[in-house]
Amino acid sequence: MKRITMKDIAAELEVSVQSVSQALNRTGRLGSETRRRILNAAERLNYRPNILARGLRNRRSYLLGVVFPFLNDSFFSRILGGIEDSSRRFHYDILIGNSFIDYSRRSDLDSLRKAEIDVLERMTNRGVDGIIGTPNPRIPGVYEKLAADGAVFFQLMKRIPGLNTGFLGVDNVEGGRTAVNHLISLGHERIGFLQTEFSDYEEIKDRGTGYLKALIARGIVLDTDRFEDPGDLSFHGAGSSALRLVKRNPDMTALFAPTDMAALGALQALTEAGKRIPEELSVIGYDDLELAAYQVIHPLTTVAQPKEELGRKAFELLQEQIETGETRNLLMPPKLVVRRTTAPAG
Amino acid sequence: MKRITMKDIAAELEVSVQSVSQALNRTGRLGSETRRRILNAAERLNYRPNILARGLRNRRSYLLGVVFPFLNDSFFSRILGGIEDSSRRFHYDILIGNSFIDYSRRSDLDSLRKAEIDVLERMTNRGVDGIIGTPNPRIPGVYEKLAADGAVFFQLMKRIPGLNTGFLGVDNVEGGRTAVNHLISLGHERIGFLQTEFSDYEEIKDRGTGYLKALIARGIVLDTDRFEDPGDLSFHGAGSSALRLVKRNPDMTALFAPTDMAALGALQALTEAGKRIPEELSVIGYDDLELAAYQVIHPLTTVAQPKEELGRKAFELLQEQIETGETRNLLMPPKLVVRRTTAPAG
DNA sequence: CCTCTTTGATTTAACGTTATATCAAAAATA
DNA sequence: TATTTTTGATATAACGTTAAATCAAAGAGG
Repeated sequence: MKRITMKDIAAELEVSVQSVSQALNRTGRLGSETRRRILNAAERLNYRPNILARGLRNRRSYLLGVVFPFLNDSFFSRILGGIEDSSRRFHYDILIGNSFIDYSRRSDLDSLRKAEIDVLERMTNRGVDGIIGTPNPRIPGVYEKLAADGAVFFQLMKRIPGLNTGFLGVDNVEGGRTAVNHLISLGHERIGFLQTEFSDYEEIKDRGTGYLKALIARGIVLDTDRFEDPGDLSFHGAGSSALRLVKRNPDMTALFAPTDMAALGALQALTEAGKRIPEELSVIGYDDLELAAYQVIHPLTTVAQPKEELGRKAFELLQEQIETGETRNLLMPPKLVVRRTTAPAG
Repeated sequence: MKRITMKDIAAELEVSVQSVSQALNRTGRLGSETRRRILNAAERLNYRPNILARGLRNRRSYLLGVVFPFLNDSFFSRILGGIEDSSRRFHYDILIGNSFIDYSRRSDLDSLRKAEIDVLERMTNRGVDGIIGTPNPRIPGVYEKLAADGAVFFQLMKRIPGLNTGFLGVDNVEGGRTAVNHLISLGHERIGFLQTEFSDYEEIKDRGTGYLKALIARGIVLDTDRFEDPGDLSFHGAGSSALRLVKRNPDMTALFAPTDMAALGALQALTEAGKRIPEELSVIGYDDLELAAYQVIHPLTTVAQPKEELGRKAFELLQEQIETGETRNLLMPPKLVVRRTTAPAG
């Protein structure tokens, strides 16, 4: 049950621990015969290196921290998948963390700040070599001290103004331009835009800039103030915004919604109001969520599995198992969610 | 830049390292004045414990491994969110890993096995206290040796027959029954079921069992062979299956699709074929994917952000930063995805 | 045959922590 | 006052690994 260490191999073969290390890492000079014997024994005894010890000694952990606002979001989880894909090849492992940033709501900044600092500290305490994170621009002073804790930081998607670390994002101005150019190339000129009401939602602002630039570049004259509607961009909020916009601009032939969720909300509200899409009004979104790809005629009646709850419970059971050695088997009940694809038999 | 250790604090105050440890952990006996001074100095010097070292010494890492088939799937990422939620409270950190199990396809078992063993080994090598995983029943012998590597294993959602560790799942028989009972309570009797063609897709089989049990319990006589269609349950596969099913059973009034993706595919194909949902045919799914909740009139034209690519690139840039200290800022171009919500201006 | 180099292996020390044992001084007891 | 107990603090060792220094023996060169 006890894990085999280099010491065990050394004892077994009556060589020094250092020789074992050298054989396993092909460093130093070691006779090929000795090396062979050690490698054999390691295999036979099922030796596994202790990366904690190695990291302690080498001051290099091959551990990466990844901090995202949400862990239960398919957008970030796909990015995470990409990170994992690359990092595995270089033998890095990934520590994940959740910073709970809710961009859309004005939540309690101070507790968010605490949570964010907490995640980062836990990671640096584990000696991560670096951290990839999507920081919250509303909470300053969190990442500045990271370097002092000895970790390299990298900003993904969002950046804190003036924070001089690496950064990777998507060109939102270009994205806005791309969307609107597509509409223009289809012959549209009176194009609406769903603006955000939150002042620090940089991405959306940028997409709006792209919208304006595309119009200007094609020489389209438009009272853009009239064709923009600042709303909250949630599914329902965007629906209301879209409705207001068509009412104010009966001549509008296309709409740019700067997120897919907003586009979907608009689509739904508009259709309900009798607009034929895309014949009467073209709509373009942004993000390419999984949602966007499918045609979902109606909200689906379905049986729900309690996903977050499953995660929480699994942790509890595992912890119990670690502490007491007791194993338990449990089944959770699924739950019916009635929406709009089921009706009484006719 | 260098991290402060207990040694530094000890030197600063001219006390022993052990005293520092005792003060910080409130173990042993230490004068309250000395303790106070140490705590102060720790605060002032921004001391952070090295969890690697602590883990090495204590043989307890407070690290958890989580291994899922996919990392880019919103289903598992929500479970992950739940695990994180609980584990944070108990000061556990989470190491994530991807086992790349593709249930629907007959992929190369041997390389899958290698990948799966690799993830698990990397985790045990890091000294995780336990691992939560969704194992692949098609690949035996992977988890059996885990205990030998010194880790506690816990099975989530899927279980390997005969592997005696803890397990948490959802009751799929009950779920199938719930779905079908809902249909029956709406007055439906001739209910179809989209069966899987893969023999080891246990969940689906169980949901099918629930379907049968619900029928029997209500005394409904049905030629279930005629009302089942074994297909691949992908969006398109399910569409074809559903079509075959209605053709074979013109009197069918309801359909149970054992996954939401299948339900959506069926919905789309059925609507396209002129069926009115839910008036002529009720459809119920399973999973409650985010997709299921919204009404998406048409596949949405949108601007895509290259999510996986962003993750991969972010890793590369961070790695470069770790190795060379060079920071780079990069913007990736978004990409237009034309689907069905945009049309030429009329 | 005596240095000089090369080869193969070992010893030492360190990474940062903490449990255990130890020790000196102070306080309590006889 | 002599002895025991308590208190406060330190020294030692260990967790598993590896870089650097060391050492002995074998080969090479004169």
